[in-house]
Amino acid sequence: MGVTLKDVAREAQVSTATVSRVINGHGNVSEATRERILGVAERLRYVPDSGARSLSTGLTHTIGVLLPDLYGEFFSEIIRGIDQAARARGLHLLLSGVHGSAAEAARAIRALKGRVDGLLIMSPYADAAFLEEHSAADTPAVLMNTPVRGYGHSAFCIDNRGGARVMVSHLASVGHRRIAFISGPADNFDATERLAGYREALRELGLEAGERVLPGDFSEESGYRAAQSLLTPQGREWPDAVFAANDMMALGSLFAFNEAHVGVPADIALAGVDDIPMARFVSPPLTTVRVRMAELGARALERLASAIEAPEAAPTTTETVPAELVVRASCGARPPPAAQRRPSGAGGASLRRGDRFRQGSI
Amino acid sequence: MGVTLKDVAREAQVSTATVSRVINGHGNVSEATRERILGVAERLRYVPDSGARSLSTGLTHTIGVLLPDLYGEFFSEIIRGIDQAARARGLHLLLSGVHGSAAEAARAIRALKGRVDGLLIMSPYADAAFLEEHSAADTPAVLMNTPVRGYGHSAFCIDNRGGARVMVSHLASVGHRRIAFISGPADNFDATERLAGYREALRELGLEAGERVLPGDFSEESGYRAAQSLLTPQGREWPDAVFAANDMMALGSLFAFNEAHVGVPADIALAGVDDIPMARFVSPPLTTVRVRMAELGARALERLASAIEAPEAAPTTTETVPAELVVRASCGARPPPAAQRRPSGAGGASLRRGDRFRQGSI
DNA sequence: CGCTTTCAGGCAAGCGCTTACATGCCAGAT
DNA sequence: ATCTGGCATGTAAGCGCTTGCCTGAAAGCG
Repeated sequence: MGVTLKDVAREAQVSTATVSRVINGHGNVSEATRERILGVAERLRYVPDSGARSLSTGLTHTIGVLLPDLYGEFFSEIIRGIDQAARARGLHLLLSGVHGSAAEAARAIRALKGRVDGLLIMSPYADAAFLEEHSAADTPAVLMNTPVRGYGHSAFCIDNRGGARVMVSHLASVGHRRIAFISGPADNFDATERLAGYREALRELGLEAGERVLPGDFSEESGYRAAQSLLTPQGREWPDAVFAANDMMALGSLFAFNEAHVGVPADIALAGVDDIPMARFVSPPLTTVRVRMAELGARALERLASAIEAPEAAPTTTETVPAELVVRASCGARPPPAAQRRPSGAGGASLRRGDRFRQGSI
Repeated sequence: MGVTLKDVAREAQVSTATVSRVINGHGNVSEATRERILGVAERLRYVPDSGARSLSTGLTHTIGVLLPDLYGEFFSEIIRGIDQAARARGLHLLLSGVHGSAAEAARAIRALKGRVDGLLIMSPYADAAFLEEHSAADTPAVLMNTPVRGYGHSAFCIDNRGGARVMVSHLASVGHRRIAFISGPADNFDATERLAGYREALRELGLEAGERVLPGDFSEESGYRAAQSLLTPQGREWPDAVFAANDMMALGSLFAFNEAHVGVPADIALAGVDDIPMARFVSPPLTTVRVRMAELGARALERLASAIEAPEAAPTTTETVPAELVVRASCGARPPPAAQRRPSGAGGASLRRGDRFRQGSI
């Protein structure tokens, strides 16, 4: 294990305690010995073993992050937000993708014992009982986007319901009455919340008559099929607008409409949720709901950090990260001044000033 | 720190050694005591402290991953590949985004001492001297996409040069003679390699006459400007094709061309590098070069894992992850049968069977 | 000039776990 | 009956670091 504290101590003719004090900047060491020790440490290329340090201090300065998947913009944004906040606080991140069963999640949590000061969990399996069971009581944890409320843990959720409601209101405000919805997987929390928001909004606006829910599973293909099913009207009329539970399905629908030469938004309006990068690039650009995932990650990390610092003082609330309506051309609203459609087919997006530029990542 | 080995030992009336043996499945324990201990451990909800275990075994089963950034598809793919391979081997990932200076990178590496069994490094600062200096000699490391060769460390690189050459050859084979290039940042390794590949290919094909390099910085905006600069011909003619060092710039160019009513590929062909998800969705779909970043991450992890298991036996080579040409419509090649352009403007992409469906991530 | 402070620094007890070695016991061999 | 293994356990020494407590000496004080 390379050079240890003891080596430095021997070489500098002092006790390990003194070296430790110097390394950690504790007082009570004369300037002379301090410099001698620093000199020796440098010469020997001493690097403290943080593992050992953790054992004796009980602090790892590391946060365990459990995510259900590591794929795509969604998670990469969360991780980015978490990393940013962690870096600001000098914390490390122990990343764990938990794809499988609850058992795998449990194993992952156990494996983290003694390695992390706290847990950031986003997992379909992380319900209250699960946490109670597997997360050591003394390990603070913050949940992200979970159906669970409270139970001694803070949670941060996307405002799926609110986002869906805002979108429905917007569509209605533009004059659409019959608004169909393409739903996500029934067992997905985000999906069901969005559906609930859609229904609530219809109710409030008195548009229940136009309610129509098409099955989907968040995939582009399911959106494509849903749109196709709309267009084969078996005695039913087209809705005025289609609101997909995510952008990928909205894109699928868009292609189906295009294939069928159904004009968007002229013949039918379209909207999605997520504001994936592509939403700006298709034609017409997709009206959608944006959620700042990075912010969610960052806020969750912040909260966890304070829970670690002051276990009792930290609130254990469930907070919601707001969703913002992003109006583009697909919904048929008078396009905001800076975002007209482009003449050509490549997508009306291009260099609108309103949208931040995206950097190429490589 | 919750329940410890000692607690279990006391409760089960045995020594800690015996408990340890049972927990780790070592032999030499009678069935009776084994079950008694397991029972007690369960009842007490004992979870071993992996930190402590690491101290005494010298093994952390954790890999430190240093990335220059955590933003976007590029890194998320690498992380996904690494995670997948790590999971298969039961390894954990300690993630560290190193944005800043070499000093920050050095600090990150030191902070990982005693927490990781090996390092996966992707950093502009990771040259040989740097590693020599900061990475403990006894910590295996594998480099990703770095200019450094050898020096006792394995490295995995994207075949940027080869990818660029293949693209240029392809463009030439379709009949384009004057092929312009939009370059990336001059201090970026990927960018300079791609530029080099472009030049090499021109040379080999005897097309040096058409060489033309426009400045870019990987951003969409810079691609847009580069294309504009082409279209204001100050005595110069348009090239037959524009090859951008990444897809984002190619998209920027595409928008510029569209705005100027310059047909792609009719008036000018276009190609990029990266195969970002959007490349399939624009119109015309973008011909590009695909690099399997996840594969790069996975292979790097694999290599590191074997270097950890058998420090001496593992080879320390520099390998290259191949880049594949992805021909779509923007380059003017006869579109492959399954990928015709769609009639409408939403993008010829939609549901081509050749391209895998992308899942909505949320 | 004794006595209390103050301060640099050492001692040693952990942190929770692993493991080489020692121990004691019993079965089977002689 | 004695010896020899083999087996189930225990003992204790770490792993590398931190830290409460103690010591000795120098400094301050009346």
